[in-house]
Amino acid sequence: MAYWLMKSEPSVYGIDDLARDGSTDWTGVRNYQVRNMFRDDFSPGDQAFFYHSSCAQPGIVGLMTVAEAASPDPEQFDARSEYFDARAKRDKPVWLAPKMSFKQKFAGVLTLDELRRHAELADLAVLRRGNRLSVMPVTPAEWRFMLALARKLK
DNA sequence: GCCAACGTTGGC
DNA sequence: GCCAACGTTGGC
Repeated sequence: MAYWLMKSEPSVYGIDDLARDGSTDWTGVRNYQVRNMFRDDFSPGDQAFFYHSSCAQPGIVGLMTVAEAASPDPEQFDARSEYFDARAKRDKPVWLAPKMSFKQKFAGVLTLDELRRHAELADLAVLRRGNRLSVMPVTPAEWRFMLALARKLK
């Protein structure tokens, strides 16, 4: 089982949306590195941090699990979608989306500031300069440490 | 709204 | 296949 951190802008789709929906297809990813992670590394049962980006308080706001392995992202076929990709065909999809289920919303935000404060997280992918991927791996040790931080949130 | 970082595009 | 120009991300 693997651990992940997945970014989303709360103004587009935030933790409260996922809590309401119960589960969602993680659509709209148009980056090949992330596509390949979805394809090769995402398995049902994997756990993920839900990270709010491009907002007043960037940080981790809750937990999700991978409910279903990645399948073709339907928005790539929809000419009206902003995620439409003319190169994608039904029998030859380009983009994938895993199904994620809501697990938990934290009592507060485990902020980027707070994450940077801990030597244990020095190698955390999301803290590395210039890393703009919307999905990044988290090691088991990092996961445990960050969960402990999250439990202290008020 | 700025800008660093890096991915993508397209001319050659 | 190189690489400059352009686009996007996302914190600040």
